[in-house]
Amino acid sequence: MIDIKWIRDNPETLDQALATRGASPVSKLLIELDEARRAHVKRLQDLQSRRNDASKAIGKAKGSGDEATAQTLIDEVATIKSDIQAGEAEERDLDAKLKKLLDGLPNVPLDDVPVGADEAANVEVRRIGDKPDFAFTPKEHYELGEALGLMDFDQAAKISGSRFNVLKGGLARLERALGQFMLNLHTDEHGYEEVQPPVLVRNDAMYGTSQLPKFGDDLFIGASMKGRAEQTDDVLSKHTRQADLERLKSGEIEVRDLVANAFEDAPTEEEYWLIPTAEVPLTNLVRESTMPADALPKRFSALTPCFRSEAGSAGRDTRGMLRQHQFNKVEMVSVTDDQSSQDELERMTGCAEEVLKRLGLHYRVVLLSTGDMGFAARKTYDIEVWLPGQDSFREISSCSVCGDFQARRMNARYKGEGDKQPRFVHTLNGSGVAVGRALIAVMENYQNEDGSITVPEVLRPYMGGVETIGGAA
RNA sequence: GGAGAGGUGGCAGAGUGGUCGAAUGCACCGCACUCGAAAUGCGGCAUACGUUAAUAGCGUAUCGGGGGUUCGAAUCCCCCCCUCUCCGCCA
Repeated sequence: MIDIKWIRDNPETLDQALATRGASPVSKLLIELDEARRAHVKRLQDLQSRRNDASKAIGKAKGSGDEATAQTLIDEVATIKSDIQAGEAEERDLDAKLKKLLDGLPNVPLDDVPVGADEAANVEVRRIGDKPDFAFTPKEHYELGEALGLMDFDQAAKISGSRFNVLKGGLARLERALGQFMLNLHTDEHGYEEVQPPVLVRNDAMYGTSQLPKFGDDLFIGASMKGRAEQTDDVLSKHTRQADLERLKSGEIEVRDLVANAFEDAPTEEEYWLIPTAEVPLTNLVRESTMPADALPKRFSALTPCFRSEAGSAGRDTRGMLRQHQFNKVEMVSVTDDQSSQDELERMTGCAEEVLKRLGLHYRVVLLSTGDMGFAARKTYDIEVWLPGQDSFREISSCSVCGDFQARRMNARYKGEGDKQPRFVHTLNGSGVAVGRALIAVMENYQNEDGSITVPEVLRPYMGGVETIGGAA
């Protein structure tokens, strides 16, 4: 959420920022709407003020037994009443319109973010390590996994459909080892507090980190605490359109049209959602609170499953487990004051990089361009790991600073010693790192000619000392 | 799933239609008293929005959230959310 007051003062800056993200200018419309809203609020408040004065006078008059004066005043206020009610309705309407527009605005990129339409404008910042040398042609992770009999997409498809996988034996354990290793690193050495958050969250939490309202349809799987039948019942009883009942009788529409319309009208406010990333529950830990400045920075880390519908990526990365509906990820979230967030982004990216360094994986850090960044981000580093089987770099982590964008939506603030007014915190999130993709990276980089996989040194304590998965048995 | 209780300022806790944005106590801040402190006394102490140079004044709204009744709602009505207790079920 961008501050409307800031927009009033910086309309050109906003429109320029939107342009870099490929969006049309809206500042003129926003400011007009805001001015109309404020003018309306002023009028309404004047009316309310008059009503309040009169009502108090009525109380006084009645108290002193002066019924005639009271009645005169009552008649006077009665005429104001309908104006106020209409005015309140209009205020709600104007508020909703403005909020809807503001909710749709992405964050303003920082000045040092490269301007560009898409990933072609991204800038490689650094490259760490070297591509491993293979005396043979390295295989892709799913070839290795399936040959080992420890990765089964057919079974997963029978149970859950496409974009799921089943890991077994050594690979299942390797995946678990990776998650444990990462979480331990961040909690033991990087100062993050370990958290086990809910993975099913409310609408408000999704709004706070700005997955909603804009990206609900495309990205996330919704859930309801109610059974399907009860839910349908509920929607139909509350939201069936009266006109549809008539049209149904006359055969103009069918039952399914009526149902579809009812669902269209039903609000989704109190739905539950499966998190697409632990960023959502971790960031929302500070929602609706004001904390002392010396409590900052707060750093949280969690290992959770993540759920994504991948609605917009049909046909991409369909083979293997690179892009799944469900995967595990270690997430880092930092909450800082308004001065430290940019430094914190560098620090956080370093924490994610440390995971790959210790795993001995080759990677590069990329600064995303304005057109490639996420909605809430002001600046984002992607970390791309080298996958020899694919012969390419693939994203394994994404670290973003969001400024006060999410804090405004969550109403998360802090107050310094001398501050009279609380300020919004700054929030950051980053993967540290995606566990499923780390498994792919380890498999492909540590593969041997016989199809076995050497376990990286740092993971062996988590593997019961196992040094190799599969192969020479 | 069944039955019940409850959500009021940082905390505790009054307030069932009219000068209530809200008694009182605690906490906190300032001042007085004191060599200093404690105790005591006096005063102050919510948030958001609008207006404004102002985090000054003024106005409006806010007693879990939203709607309604009324000239007037913390108080009455409706819907929703949350918390707690007991029983049942369950990892």
